Amino acid sequence: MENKTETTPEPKNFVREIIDEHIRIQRFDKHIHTRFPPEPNGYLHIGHAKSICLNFGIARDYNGKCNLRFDDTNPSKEEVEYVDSIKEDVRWLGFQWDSELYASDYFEQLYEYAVQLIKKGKAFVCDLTGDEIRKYRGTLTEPGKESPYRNRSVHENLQLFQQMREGKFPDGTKTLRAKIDMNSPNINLRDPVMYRILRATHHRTGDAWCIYPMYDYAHGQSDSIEKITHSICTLEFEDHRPLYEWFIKELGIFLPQQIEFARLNLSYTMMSKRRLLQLVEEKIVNSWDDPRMPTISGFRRRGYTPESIREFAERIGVAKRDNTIDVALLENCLRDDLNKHAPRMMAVLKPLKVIIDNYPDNQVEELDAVNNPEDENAGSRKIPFSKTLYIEQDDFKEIPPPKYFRLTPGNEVRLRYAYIIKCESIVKNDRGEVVEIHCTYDKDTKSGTGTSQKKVKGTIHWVSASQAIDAEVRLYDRLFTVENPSGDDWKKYLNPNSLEVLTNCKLEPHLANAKIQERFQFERLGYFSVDYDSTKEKLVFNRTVTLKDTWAKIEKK
RNA sequence: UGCCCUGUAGCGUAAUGGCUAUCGCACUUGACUCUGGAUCAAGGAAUUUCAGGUUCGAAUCCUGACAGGGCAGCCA
Repeated sequence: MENKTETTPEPKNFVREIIDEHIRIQRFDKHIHTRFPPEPNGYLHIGHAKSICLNFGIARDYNGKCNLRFDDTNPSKEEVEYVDSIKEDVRWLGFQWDSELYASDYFEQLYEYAVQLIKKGKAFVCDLTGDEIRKYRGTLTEPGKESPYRNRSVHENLQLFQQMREGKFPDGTKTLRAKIDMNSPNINLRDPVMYRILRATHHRTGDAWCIYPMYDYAHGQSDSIEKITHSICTLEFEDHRPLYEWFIKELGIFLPQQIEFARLNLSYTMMSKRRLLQLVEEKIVNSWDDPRMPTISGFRRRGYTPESIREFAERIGVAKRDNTIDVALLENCLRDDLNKHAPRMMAVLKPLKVIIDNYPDNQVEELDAVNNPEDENAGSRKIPFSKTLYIEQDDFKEIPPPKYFRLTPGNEVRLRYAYIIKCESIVKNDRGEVVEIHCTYDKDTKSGTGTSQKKVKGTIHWVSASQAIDAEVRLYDRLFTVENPSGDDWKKYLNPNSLEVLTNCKLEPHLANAKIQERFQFERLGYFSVDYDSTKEKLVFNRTVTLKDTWAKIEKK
């Protein structure tokens, strides 16, 4: 776990205020103990990252502990693949849990607790079907009706519950229910189901059980068993808190404090786990870790740093009101981090050939290039310069728009770390497209020599043709075209141009040794990282994020 | 229409009854620049949802309205 420096003020939010107050009044005598409780039924997304940073961050700052507990009470949806990915993602974010636990670790204890509640007359076996339970529950505005099975004797309930466990009844034919209040205005208190009969192989307990506890019954007791002091969850569980506390109080066991906060919403992003699954299953994206996915593994593959995501989680704060964070804030956190740490390189994504007519035919110069102007220790490297180069197609315009500072016929521009060149003539193909530019260079303008006072407005990047290495570059854009892609027709907001694959990119030779996941800034273009698909023979880069582009903004106007 | 929660610049967020309502992102302008990047400087933007009340003093406390969100799985 990373260390907090003295210069970072502790983030203040209402959750920490509650904890501070609990410490002041000594509500919990020992340490602060939180937990991150994912259900292993999907991959973690950026919204989970908020929760992870909250829970682990509190444990870190209060010298407490944080468990990783899998809420694995529904074997029909859960898989080890998800367990593994979740662990990897939490670790990658930079956190280490104190204990790795599973709600299924407590199945026996939970069963015992249920027996206790039956003995107290607080739970009963119900024979109502799913449909009937729904009808008996009433509605938001009408009270419910008591189940006809509600008044079975303790003895009968004990026997039936044991038989449920033993597999005497088919799936769905009986439930164990808490006996609370069918008239409660809080629907969660209308005799909620505690156990259902479900024959499914559990990823950890196999076929040992055919009854499984419901979330409401399992979660609080799991917290209690682990002596979690602060059980932090999202807003939709607010109405469940009375039930959470009811079970624990009836059982007479340790009572944690549940605190609810507002989940993260991100603009141009969809966070529904179910729909994310759909994107993967319907092959709208390539995988859970497709760089367009808002999953942690997607961000990782795209080239995001864990530091930037942690910083993001801190900057967005924690509160109870619904919120939508501008995805630009996330990108800002990323650029902040990458700007300081990513080495700069030259890469031409859409090449246009430039020939320096007055440059000696077979000469190759090795020019000095700074690796990172933001980091003195990053040093410098040599890049080859020769008569034939590639520049970016966008960096030449035959008919320049206003305020265009790049190469145009008869005009000069600086080649980064090299010379000032002047466009003398252009060559077009049959279709009238510019395919080659002839220039002359001014040899007194070599970078770093200071022999010429000549100033030009524009500086462009380039790559020497004969030394350039080839690569594929994948350009990603937002997955959705609207800020809030919700509703049943959310798929019509998918961005058809969310991925553009460029196969003819030219990179400076230094990049030949780039390792998978390594991050670079391609000067003037953005930050790029090496994709998992990359090999020595065929380099593949992902565009993680563009640089801020003032020109693009001007162009739009 | 029952219960619960939430309303502070475009988006987030701070204020804990006391100066002119904080900070970040976004936006605008300027400086600088061999990345139209980074950096620096400046600026616009909030009658704190509304209406009453308590108080010398209210974003904050009270009452009422209005608006938004959540809840009727044998999902979590």
